[in-house]
Amino acid sequence: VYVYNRLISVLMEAGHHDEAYAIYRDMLPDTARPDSHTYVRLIVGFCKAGRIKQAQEIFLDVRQQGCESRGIVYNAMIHGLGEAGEVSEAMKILGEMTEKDCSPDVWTYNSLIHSLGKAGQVKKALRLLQVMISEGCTPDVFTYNSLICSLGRSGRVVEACELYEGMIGKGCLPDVVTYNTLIPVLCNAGEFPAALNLFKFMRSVGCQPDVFTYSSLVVGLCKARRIDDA
RNA sequence: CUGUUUUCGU
Repeated sequence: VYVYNRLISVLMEAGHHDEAYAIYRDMLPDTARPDSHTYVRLIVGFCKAGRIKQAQEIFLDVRQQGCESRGIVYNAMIHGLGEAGEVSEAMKILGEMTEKDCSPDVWTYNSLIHSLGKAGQVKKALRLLQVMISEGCTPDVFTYNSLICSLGRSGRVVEACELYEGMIGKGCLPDVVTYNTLIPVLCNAGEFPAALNLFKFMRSVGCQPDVFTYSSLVVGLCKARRIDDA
């Protein structure tokens, strides 16, 4: 199986999707039964290539044959659908997971929250945050970053900041991505003192700014014609 | 390093 999977990975990455698929078709149930690695590679690869239908076909095999670590394969399919803008299809799979007692995990929810936000359905994304919490799944820094980003994009600056405070309150440490997400949001809202404060703050807590941090500040300040500050 | 999630303006 390992050799097959490695081969499929290489072919997929080189863009030889159909060859990879043929290899997958050659895998025999008793000698080299496809496992979660096989399925994830194929599904992710076909989704990235924009061939969602093909990915869904492979996903059908997982539904029928089953495999270990099904959850990861489900997550991969959910992510692929979400990226393709098929959020409602992705949500259906979430329902299917609970039915087939394959518990959604933090990756599942994070993917969906991200896709919903990207599709402009921030309200649903926030609702899903409540669902995940009520299901006993603890949101992590990915969850919060993603939601802060969606809130910021839709101009809900105050809520974005509140969620930032909220994550700290819940003991989830912001990372460089959190700051990189929030700083441009503040800049776009004209809140330069707050943006610069946040920049100072991240450094004071030992979070190293990276190229995204600096460029978002420079771009933000330039847009406001504060070239000297930039 | 055989696998899934967050920040990136055509």
